Amino acid sequence: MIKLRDLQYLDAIDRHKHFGKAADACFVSQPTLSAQIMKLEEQLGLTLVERHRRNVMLTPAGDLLVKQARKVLNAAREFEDAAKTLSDPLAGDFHIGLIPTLAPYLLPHIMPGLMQELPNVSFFLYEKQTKQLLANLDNGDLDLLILPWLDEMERFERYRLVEEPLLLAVHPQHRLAGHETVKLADLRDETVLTLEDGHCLRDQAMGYCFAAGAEEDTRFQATSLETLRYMVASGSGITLLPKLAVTSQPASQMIRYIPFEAPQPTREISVVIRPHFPRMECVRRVVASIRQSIAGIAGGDSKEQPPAVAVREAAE
Amino acid sequence: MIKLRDLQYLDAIDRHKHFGKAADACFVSQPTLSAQIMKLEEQLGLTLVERHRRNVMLTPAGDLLVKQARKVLNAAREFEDAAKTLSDPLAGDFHIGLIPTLAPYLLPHIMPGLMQELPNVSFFLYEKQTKQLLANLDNGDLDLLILPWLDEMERFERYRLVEEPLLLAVHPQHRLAGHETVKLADLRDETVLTLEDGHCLRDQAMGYCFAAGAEEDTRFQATSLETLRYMVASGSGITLLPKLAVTSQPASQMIRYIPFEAPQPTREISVVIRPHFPRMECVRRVVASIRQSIAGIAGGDSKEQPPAVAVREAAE
DNA sequence: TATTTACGATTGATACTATCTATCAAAGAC
DNA sequence: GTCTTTGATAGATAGTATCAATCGTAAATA
Repeated sequence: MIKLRDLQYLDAIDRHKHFGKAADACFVSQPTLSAQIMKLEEQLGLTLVERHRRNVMLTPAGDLLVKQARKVLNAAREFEDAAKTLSDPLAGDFHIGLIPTLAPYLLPHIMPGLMQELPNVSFFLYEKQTKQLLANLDNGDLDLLILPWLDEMERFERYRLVEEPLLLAVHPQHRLAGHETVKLADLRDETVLTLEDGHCLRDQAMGYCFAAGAEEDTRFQATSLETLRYMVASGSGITLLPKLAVTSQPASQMIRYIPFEAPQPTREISVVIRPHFPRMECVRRVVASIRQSIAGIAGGDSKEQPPAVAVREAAE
Repeated sequence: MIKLRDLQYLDAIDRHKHFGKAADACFVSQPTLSAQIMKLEEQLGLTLVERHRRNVMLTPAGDLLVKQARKVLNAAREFEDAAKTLSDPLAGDFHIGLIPTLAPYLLPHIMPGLMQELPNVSFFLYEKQTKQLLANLDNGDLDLLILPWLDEMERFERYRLVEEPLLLAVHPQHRLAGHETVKLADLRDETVLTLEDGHCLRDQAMGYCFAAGAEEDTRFQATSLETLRYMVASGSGITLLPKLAVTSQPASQMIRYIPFEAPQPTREISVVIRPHFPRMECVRRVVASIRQSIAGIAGGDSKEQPPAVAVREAAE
């Protein structure tokens, strides 16, 4: 029978394409890994690694087998997770993924509550774009995501957190700067600054703006929300910003943030997990804690949309 | 990191509910298995096994973990299978499942061809009912099934072999015994002998018979096709038998087998595998070999339905 | 061409541990 | 009581993963 250790070595080789680095990643010496890979190859009767002087690669066979190996390793990790959860349902590691346009503004609100509510859980936070987050959730590298819900996530399980409004950000000299509220129709013929490709906020904001007859500023795409904010402050254009990114900043002289009249453009921040995720007790506590932390912070005006309504229950 | 060997031990304990037998099944001594299970429990911080003097059982935690463990072991087995297939695509073990109403009549026709065509493959044959076969195909205990296709198998991949007609089996004194052919409508008000519950032939035959207005003999349910045949020979009733079970027998004075006029009652014998099964080259050869072996044997009358038509291609 | 660098393979010693045999202890069966 | 069954314990052993040190070779550099 094959050994899990060997599969880890194989996986590391593929990741690092380098015996020494792979060995470091596995916390063993290079000769150990070298010898074990050779034994594995002999045992399987296959050459798995192409050893060129400056370029270690997997053979086609190795490439196929490393995929299979990862399945085994994932299953083994799930076994260990399940065991840990059984021995203490409210302990262990918890890997949470968030999108970059949400993480820095949401985490300060929710992390203190989470760490207090679940003192025996170690939280690991990852900031990536939606597509990558979903891939990592799928393969088990992440346990839970916090991001705006999209229809393409239907195969996962969802817990709604809050419907976060998008606000219009304009320079004080802008023609709309004096308004208390704006309508989406007011965006007609405006030029909107956007984030670079891959950010879901870009897709959502552009969706609203195009529908309203606005245009994208194609000369420039920001790599982060903060850059975008500075661009607006410098008078380069207008944009839509999520409410959390606004309220978490001190009021600026250089930007006006204007709420939209109903129907507001929004993004629906949700917790997303794999179906049949075994650590549901943990998930429940995490969701409850987050909801408590953000109650009334990121939602719409409390008069129109009290948190009790905004925070609807999913399939619970 | 957990060891695969430990998971095998845990699995064996659950299967045998007995340390000694489990140890034998793992080809180790009982103290070895005993000690390793204890270490595993200590490592996980959980009690997995309830050790009563005369009754070893898994705890609820152990029960949950053994399921997880089997996933790991299955993934590991798939890894090894993949490796074996890569080192020689036409070698290795091949576990084939068939239903009891097909196996004894089909295997003599197809096994010689298979063993000649794939001399480096070891074939293991299993005779079980459809439900169990599908479960075993799912969990990897079986690689390939040969059985009549049912709609509920849609999630698997299918290769049609032959549309096997069902023949009417009657006692020579029966009112229909003299007919060259019969119609399904002729079965009206007849009492039909059937197999016991669980056989898919029972469900199929009964479906045709009920639709034609026949009734089931509820006093008796045969446990095998041969028993059923003897019941017909003894004049206890009539039944439907698949053509292969008829032609593989010497002609009997005590039974008349009568084909139906079109539309004949049939069952569609198919090869079924898991989607993305890695040993497709092997499967292709197996299917091709079987098709060649049974060409013209089990199909309908060659005038009406030549093999070239009966043996249609699936998603190939 | 000579020299250096990078990197995987080889070697030989060491420590760990899964395994074995032999034995024990407790609980039923009779 | 005596015997049988069955899981736990003890001590010895063999196999092997591991390490540190070294080697051999191909590519880069001069």
